[in-house]
Amino acid sequence: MNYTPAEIEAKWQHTWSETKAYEPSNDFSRPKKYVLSMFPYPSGRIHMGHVRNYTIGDAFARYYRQQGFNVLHPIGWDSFGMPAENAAIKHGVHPKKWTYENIATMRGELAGLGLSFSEEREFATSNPEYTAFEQGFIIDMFNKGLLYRKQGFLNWCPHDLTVLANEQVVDGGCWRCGTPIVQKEMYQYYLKISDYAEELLESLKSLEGKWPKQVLTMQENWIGKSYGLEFAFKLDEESEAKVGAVYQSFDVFTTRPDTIYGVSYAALAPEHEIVRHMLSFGLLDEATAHAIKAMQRVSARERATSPKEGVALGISVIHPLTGAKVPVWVANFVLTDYGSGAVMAVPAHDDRDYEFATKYSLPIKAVIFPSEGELPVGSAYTEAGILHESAQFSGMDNTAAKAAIMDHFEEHKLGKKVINFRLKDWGISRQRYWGAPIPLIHCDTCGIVPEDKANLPVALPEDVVINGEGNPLEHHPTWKHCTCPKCGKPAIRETDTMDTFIQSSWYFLRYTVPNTYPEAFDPKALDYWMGVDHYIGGIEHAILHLLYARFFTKMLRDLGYVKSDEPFEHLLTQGMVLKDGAKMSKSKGNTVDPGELVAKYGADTARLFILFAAPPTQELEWNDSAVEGAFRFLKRFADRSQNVNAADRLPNIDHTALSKEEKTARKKVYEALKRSQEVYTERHTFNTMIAGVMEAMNALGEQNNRDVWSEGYWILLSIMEPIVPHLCWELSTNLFNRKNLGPQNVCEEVFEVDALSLGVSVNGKNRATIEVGVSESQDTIIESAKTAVEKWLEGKEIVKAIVIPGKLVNLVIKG
RNA sequence: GCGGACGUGGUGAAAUUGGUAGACACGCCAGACUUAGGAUCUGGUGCCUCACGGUGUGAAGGUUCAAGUCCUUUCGUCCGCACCA
Repeated sequence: MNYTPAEIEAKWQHTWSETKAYEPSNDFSRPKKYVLSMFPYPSGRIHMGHVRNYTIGDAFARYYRQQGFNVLHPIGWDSFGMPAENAAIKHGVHPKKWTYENIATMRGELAGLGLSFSEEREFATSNPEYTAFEQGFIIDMFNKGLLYRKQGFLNWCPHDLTVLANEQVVDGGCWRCGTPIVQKEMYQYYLKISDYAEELLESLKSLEGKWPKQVLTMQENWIGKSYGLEFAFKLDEESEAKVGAVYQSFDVFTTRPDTIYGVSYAALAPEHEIVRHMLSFGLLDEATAHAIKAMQRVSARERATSPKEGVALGISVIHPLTGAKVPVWVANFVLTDYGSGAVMAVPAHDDRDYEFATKYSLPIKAVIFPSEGELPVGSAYTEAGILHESAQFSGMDNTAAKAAIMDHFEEHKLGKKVINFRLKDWGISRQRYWGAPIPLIHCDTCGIVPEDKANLPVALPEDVVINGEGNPLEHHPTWKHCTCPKCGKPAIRETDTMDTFIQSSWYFLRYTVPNTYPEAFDPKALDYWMGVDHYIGGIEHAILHLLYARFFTKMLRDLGYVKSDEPFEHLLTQGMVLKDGAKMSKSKGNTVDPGELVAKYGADTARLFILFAAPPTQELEWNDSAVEGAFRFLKRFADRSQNVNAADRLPNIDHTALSKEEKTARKKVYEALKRSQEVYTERHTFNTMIAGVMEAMNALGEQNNRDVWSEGYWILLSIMEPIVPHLCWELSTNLFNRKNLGPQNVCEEVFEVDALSLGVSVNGKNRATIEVGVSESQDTIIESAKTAVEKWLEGKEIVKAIVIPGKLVNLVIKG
């Protein structure tokens, strides 16, 4: 048969679409699989990363369909975001037009790959209905106190003129444009992800073995739970008088209460409220004030790499246990937004405190000593040890002391055990046009009031000026003027839009109904389809998207929309596609255009290559001649189908009557089938599965029994259909009326052999191979092994002979 | 600094529980058919050696009849977090 991919692929893609072959069924009594590849941002054209992502997902979806599952395999568009606005600034094209044209282009490109997506469930997150549902959730969250507004120091990108979440700051720069972030104090809205920190951490355990370990660890570290003691340092009388009696104390947090008798100073962040108070009331001398202001101007990121510096505030606090006076300093290494922005400093047992104390000649008092050996000289001792000079706790092991000291604080109401998280609330305000408006209204009388749900969506105006200066919604002449839903007086709409990560935090829930469904969800459909059985996407989403999506699922559960605790059952993180050892990118000029590849070889070749070149989780190095090789295999596969007898069923084969080559061919075919079953369900190493099919093809070529060929194609077409669907549908239709595209049984008789090949090794080194009958006795096997390796045994004594049935014989010799 | 992943031919990679290392493919070499081939088919291909044979999974030790696989130490690469008290 002549292999003409362009013709075959167009034909089948048309048929699949016409017959709605890939729409999920509404029969919820059937077993289901929800297979989802992360949806794309409509940037313009698809790239190889997309091809890999969607090919992997499609393989799962098609496999489960063959196995009789009701499969949901949707696609959509993460279509709000900055590039649309940037295009508007640069080329004057409206973000909406730009976005929807890109979607049309990319939809066509994906269709050309023969991906088995549901068409009735496709949507773009910038569609007004989607915005309406989302704004409904946001209002619920606001009413429940999960969304709040506060002023704070925020990551501000001076290039994109917007706020970024901590998760979106990469190496101190904007995750999109790389511009260094500056700190800016302003109002914005936050989602209380910190309320869910404990659960987000705890339920990571339920994902063990189903999500890559690396992702679980990254999320765990990001959430960053730590146990410790929180207590108040009281200002002494003189200091209290100095700050005008406005403050009597400040809180500190420590994970090392065992070192508390070694405290020699306390340190405040430059932004600490006491520091700010003293600055604004002129309670500090000029040099000190100047030094603190200089520290405040340095971004958090820069501080992390700057040398430690600080300045004494001229006030003191009282040590809660010893009553000693402890000087208070301002230090650039104290983080404003972790704990209370203040620490107790124990230079003898903390590296940072040590460095600082050394620089400013502050006392260093060791209170924990190693049980063996000496304290180190010239550095802090941070290991375990025995307490000294620590009142009643002296002599205790430091772990025991930690607990005892915390108990002591609690008993005497001096402080309490607390848990601190690194995870901060999620700031969701963006000063952009092309996003979902935050559905809140500012009323002079009523304060912040949510929009009436009946008025949703709060849609974007289309007539806007987008020139890169400020927020277009803010500058629109009429849009922001409205009436207060509560009191009816004139009011102002919030002009900030939501972080686009909000849209991707729940899109997978919306897919559970067709895109025309009038409500956000159908509870029955949601229960049936969730969670996503296989979620496939890039490792770059290990924290951002995957953490937010988990958070949203839990929030929507608590708001009564969803029953799931976790959205994604199994996560597969695909590796990057590289060329010349580097990630494909336009700026490096090392891209391969999927469109050209499909035009030259067809979608099946592209899909086969991308799954064969490496396991999905590994990086994939592009190789043009290996693509050629994939194409040649498909040509051969098409061509040799002429050895098959067309039929509606598997041929009956008398295995015992077959030649050795025929038997081997059958065995290879069923080995490939066995492997494919493991690969789809457990290992996901499509490369080894394809290798198995190639081996089977090679073995079939060694014989010319048409029944063996027919059986081989029946099975191999079924295995390969998820990988190279067009060719497999073409051949299966012509040869087997497609009766072969379904679950396959392994024919066990082909694995029954009458002779085994055993390796013979001497002292563990492989020396020869022998053929033995299956029922041969151990002694006989050892005898033939000895004969086979005679020359290595000469003059030696055999101490031991080990027979591993079906594998090898090892002779242990001496002398 | 902390955490994670990984190191196997010229290349991408196999080897699921310790059991014949390098399957499958790319590349390369030789041959066949061809006016021609970057098409197709056949054979070969870890390294050293004419060969017998030796040697080989980053390195060094160890456990074992047997180690790519387990343990210890070490080197290197990549990724994430990074003054989190």
